[in-house]
Amino acid sequence: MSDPRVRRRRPHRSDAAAHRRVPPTHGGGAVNIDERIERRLDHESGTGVLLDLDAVSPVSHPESPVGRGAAIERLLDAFAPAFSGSLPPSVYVHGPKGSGKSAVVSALFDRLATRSAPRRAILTSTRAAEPTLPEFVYVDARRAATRFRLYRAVLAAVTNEPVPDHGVETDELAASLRDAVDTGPDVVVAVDHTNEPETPSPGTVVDWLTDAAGRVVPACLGRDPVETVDWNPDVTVEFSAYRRHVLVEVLTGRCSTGLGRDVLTHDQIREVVEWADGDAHDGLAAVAGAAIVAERAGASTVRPRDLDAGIEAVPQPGVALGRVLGLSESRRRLLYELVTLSAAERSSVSVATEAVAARETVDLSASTVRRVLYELADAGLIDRVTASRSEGKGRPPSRLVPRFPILVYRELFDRLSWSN
DNA sequence: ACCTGGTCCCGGGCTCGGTTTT
DNA sequence: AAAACCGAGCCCGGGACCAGGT
Repeated sequence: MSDPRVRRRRPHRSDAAAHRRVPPTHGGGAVNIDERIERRLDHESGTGVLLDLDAVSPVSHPESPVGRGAAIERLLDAFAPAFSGSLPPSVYVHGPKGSGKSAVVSALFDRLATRSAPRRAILTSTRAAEPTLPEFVYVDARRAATRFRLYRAVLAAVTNEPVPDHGVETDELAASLRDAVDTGPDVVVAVDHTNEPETPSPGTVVDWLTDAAGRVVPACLGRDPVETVDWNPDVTVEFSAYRRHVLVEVLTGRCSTGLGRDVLTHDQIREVVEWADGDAHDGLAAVAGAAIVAERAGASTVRPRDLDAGIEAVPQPGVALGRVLGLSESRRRLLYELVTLSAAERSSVSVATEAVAARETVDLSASTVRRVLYELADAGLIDRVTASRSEGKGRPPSRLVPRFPILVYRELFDRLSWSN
């Protein structure tokens, strides 16, 4: 391995398919005029309702989150030792869905990463002089759910060298990671979305990380309260659901960049907020869905029925859109086909299996489609509603109901596969 | 008893980096 | 230098078996 000290990371975005940052909004100020023009050009064919899907999508986070100052302060308190050159404590961040955990931590780590030592060649003489800030890495466990992928993600963030995604054994990646950490500054790794059905628990994540390298500080995020989790962090930061007026502020800000002027009234935003009950994910999904419907219908604003449709397409309780997008290509494809089926075709697992497997875009065998549908149902992404009364013999079938925001998912999937 | 829906598991094959042989 | 080979993780396919209904 060639000297790892000189070539170090800098501008990188770990997963291209993932989240895009939304620039700050200062209602109509001089900021980002170019961006605003770009959006108009991009969608000159549309009706100008939905200008920027990312800006109102629940899976992208703003550069500066609104209304979470206190939480940011508490996180900075926790990481304070890092600013004076010592190892910060491990942190567990928890709170309900849509309370801003990912938004805050990913934005914070993004900012901190730009300040951490640019991994320049470290000369031993200057090393003691200026305390080097540790490297701050944010990883989404949904995209790094195995040991192999976690190491890969961290390594990719910390190195400039290409990291293999196949054909290497896990321990070898661990060794390279240890190497990279030993020769550079300490690393604080935030692992988001732990303890979901398809995601490891904080305890295993921490084991994996500490197995690989010593000077790595874990920061895990999850919904479950500390007491119920298999790990004892040094510090705990709790998020609570957004208060109504804060969520209004959040949505208003996002709409001002994502939607056309006066497309959504203040009262409509209030309506969404009432319904969303403190969950920013659901609120954004509903707004985005409403805008999608209005745009498709050729309307110039979001009409009441569009808003209803947008809200109705977000199941409550439901799963976060990010969980769907974190699935493998074939599963996303399968779910896409599923939501485009007619109600009749979704009336039983076997019928849905047939219909999905018959689509040209699906190259899985019927048997696999069936198995995967059951898996997805087990993971909570789909509900199986058993028919109350059964006609015919045998066990009664169950109809399949998606538990994620359908409209936004379809739109994102369409755009992604269209732009390839 | 019989039938269909639902759960669980694992062998095999695919793709691709790394290694050895030609 | 090229080609053949090996072995890693991961995904697909399928089947054995269990559950819940007439």
